[in-house]
Amino acid sequence: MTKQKPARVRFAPSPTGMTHLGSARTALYNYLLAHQTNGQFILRIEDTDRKRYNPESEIDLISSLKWLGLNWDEGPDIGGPYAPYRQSERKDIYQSYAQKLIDMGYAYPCFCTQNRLNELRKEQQKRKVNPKYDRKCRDIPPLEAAKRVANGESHVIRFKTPLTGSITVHDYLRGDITVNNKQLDDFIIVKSDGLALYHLAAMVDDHLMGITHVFRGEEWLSTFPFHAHIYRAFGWEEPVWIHLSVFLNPTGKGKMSKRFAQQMRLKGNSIFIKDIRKMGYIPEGVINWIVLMGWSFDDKTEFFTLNDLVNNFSIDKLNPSPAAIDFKKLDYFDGLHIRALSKSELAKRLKPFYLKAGYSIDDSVLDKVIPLIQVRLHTLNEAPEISGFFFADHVNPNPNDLIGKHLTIDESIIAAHESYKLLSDLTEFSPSSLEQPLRQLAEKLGLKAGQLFGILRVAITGQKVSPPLLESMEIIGKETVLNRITIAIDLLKSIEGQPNQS
RNA sequence: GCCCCCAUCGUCUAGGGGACUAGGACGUAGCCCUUUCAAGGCUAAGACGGGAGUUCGAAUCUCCCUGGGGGCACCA
Repeated sequence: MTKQKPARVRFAPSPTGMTHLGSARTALYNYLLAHQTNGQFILRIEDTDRKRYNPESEIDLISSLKWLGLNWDEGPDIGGPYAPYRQSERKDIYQSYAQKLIDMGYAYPCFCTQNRLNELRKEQQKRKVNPKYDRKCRDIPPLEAAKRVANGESHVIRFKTPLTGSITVHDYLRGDITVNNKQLDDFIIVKSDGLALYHLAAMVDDHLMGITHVFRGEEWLSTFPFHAHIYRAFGWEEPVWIHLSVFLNPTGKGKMSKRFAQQMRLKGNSIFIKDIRKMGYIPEGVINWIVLMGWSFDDKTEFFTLNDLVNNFSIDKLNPSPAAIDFKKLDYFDGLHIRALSKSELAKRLKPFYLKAGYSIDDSVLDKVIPLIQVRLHTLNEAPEISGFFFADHVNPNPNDLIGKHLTIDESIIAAHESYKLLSDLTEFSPSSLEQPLRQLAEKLGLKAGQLFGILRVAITGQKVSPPLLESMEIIGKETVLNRITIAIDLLKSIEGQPNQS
């Protein structure tokens, strides 16, 4: 790999909601670039909007990123050479830079009330013209404006966007983008409460913190020229701008929205990391899944660990077109990574999920169960469902399921009974010692092995679908196996003569 | 309405003028393996949105159209 200069990158979410797939992927790309260039990954909280601030979301953010393994080198919790990393604590910095802009003639105080602005916008929308500030305060003589500010008159600060000409900005994935300045508004950069808006705050921070690459969502593309204006007004060197595509609904129609996110949850899927974790997906699977939505390595390789990605990631292979979320693929990747886990690691991760499902776990039993279920799992949540019977005191088969395929109840009872007799005579209880006798019994009864195994499977595991039967029997042990068969025979007898038999 | 971005199988994508009868993966279907379910193996169906150019040659370059997406806040 070619030696790259260390990148300083930042993930800068605003704490207004739960961390979702889109932000996780942005954070991931940041992390990867930082690590492969031996640079720094910075976490910065963009909480300049007090009204939308949600303290829970910051907690959620930290736990989500940590769970994914995307640790940062500088951030609000651990500090760093450019602290503070929370924008609400950097108010004075932004103010001084806003003042510089005013002094240089690139910005001006605006005394228009919000009321007037709303009216203006309404009127413009009615006339079907582009809603924009009419620049009423732009030409107030600076001295007069300064006086009014000094007098404490409520005001915001706006950027004085050039009225003519055009600006060309460069996005790494899309190349040059040229926009006429007259399309641009005189954006507000400092609110009347004195706090800077993203437009100013993020630019100042990115510059001050030495950010070399900015990953952000495509939704910033339209204000991109404006941000470049700010950089250029200050004469700062611009970072590499990389606007990432948005995530689309699984249907491919429309952006992933709050409304759709709710619908997803109803269907048992979620775009929120917190939910995904709860559903039993493992971070390795999630990482592998999201990294491929908008990035690829080549035409074949698709399995990646975080470490693989650090070595192989490249911003050159990023794809600017939007991607639809495919949850089926998450199951696939998660299964892949579950299978890649060591037995002991899987056991460790599985335990809380059994506990949550109400099972108490015997570690030595769990160790024996793991090899049977590892290949069958897509999420950790599935483990209690398919293998809870190993840890349960009783199983509760549906009596009708105990009836062998194409058999009557009587025939099923006989089969179960004969099995009981056979098994109780065995001293060794292992797959190899069980297999031949059971197959011979099936033959003797005129049954296919599958018919007999089916009856025993339901009797012993309580399920029609289970891990391999003989291996399961070994783990469960002779005594419990015989008990469960006895109960199954009783169950079969209880439905004998009832109309509902199949 | 105005501005901007995007465009290969249903989905994620490879492809950056000839190596393309367009490759891989998920999903789907079939077969194999098999005590169920998985996992695995094999096979199949499945795409360059349309139209003009440029070129000996275009999925690849240009333009137009269409479609999709994003933005137009004292939100980020």
